Amino acid sequence: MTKGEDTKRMILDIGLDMASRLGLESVSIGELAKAAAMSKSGLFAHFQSKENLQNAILRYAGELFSEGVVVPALKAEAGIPRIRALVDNWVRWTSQLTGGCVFVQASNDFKDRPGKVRDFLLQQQEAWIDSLRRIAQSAIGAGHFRQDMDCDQFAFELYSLLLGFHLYYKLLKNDDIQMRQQTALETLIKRYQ
Amino acid sequence: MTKGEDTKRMILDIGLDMASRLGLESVSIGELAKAAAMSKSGLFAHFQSKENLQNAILRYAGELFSEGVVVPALKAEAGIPRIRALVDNWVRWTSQLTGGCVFVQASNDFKDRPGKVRDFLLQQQEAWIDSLRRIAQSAIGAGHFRQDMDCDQFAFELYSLLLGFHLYYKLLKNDDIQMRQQTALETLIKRYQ
DNA sequence: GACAAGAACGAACGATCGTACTATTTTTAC
DNA sequence: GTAAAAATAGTACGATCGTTCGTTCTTGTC
Repeated sequence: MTKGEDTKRMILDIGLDMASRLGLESVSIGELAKAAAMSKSGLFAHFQSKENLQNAILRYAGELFSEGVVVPALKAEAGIPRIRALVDNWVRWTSQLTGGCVFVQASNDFKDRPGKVRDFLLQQQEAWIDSLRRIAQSAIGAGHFRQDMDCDQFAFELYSLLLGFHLYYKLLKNDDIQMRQQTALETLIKRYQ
Repeated sequence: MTKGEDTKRMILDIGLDMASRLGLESVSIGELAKAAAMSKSGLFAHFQSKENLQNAILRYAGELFSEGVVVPALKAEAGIPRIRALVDNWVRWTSQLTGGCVFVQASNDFKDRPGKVRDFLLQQQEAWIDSLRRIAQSAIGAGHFRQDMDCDQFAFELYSLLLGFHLYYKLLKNDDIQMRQQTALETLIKRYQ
């Protein structure tokens, strides 16, 4: 890995952390440069524009998310175990971020800001929901879920749970919520068996 | 109502709309003044600081929320009808905002920004969750829900549904989601009967 | 070790940020 | 209708915003 790519990754690491705490829109180039201990112009040269920086942070987060949440879940046995793994991974991913989940965060920030950032976010969210849907589909295949179940409905209800967990955990600092979410998840799974 | 209070309300109306679209943190005094067709300093004089302005917007939103969502639901018959009314009102409240729900929005924005704004937000969210809990409690009283149910769990699951609805509706512009939410709500209610 | 390419820097740009002052205008009360 | 009070405007401040430019330093190649 060349020097430039190395620096870029370091910037994205710090940028992702800032974004998870303050929101993607609040990651200013000046502050980010300060945190990365380099000059504004030096940092800027890596991205050419603020919008590119925001996009790069989201893409970087997307890679980490895929590596840390989706891909490892696919290694679990298809069906209910895979669903549990996915949720566990998502919770772990969310917990290890200093602030909140960048995608949840940025989805709120950019829902009414047209541009490449929102486009990418939308695509990312659709892909995530599609993962949920497919994981339900594979649970049907494994004989764990009813043949006639509504996978979209399942995806919506599961994602809702995660969003609820996120708010309780990140804003309200409610430590019991992991158990409540677990309870709700088990009920959700049972309902579709 | 005096002239000053009149202007203040007009400012808050516009500010709330901006906050629901761009996020509370992105409501700048300059832009807000432009939208309200008055001078920056003239507007500023009403609030003395940006933090006060943010607080005022949230308090204003809180009043509208209370008037438009919570209070009218309490007029509905205790128990399941009241729960349905609350959800209907919440959905209507969310739909009529240009952007998203300011509280959902700002909860993400301010979760890691200590200060009066976050304090108020926290208090507001606790109060909302408490409303959900109490509405479940009254459903027990009305004989609609099981005596031994966990009201906190119910509140969490219901709020999660609303958050899921919010994301699907506001970011993904998914129009079918109202039906899915309705379906999930009915299942949720049945589970606690 | 010379040389080209890549990476980082420093200074400056116009714009906007939140805030502080002092006028000026408008509203309210007698 | 006039005087006090309240509301709005105007101007300016230091700081920071995203961005541009030319220069310097670092890196890898022959």
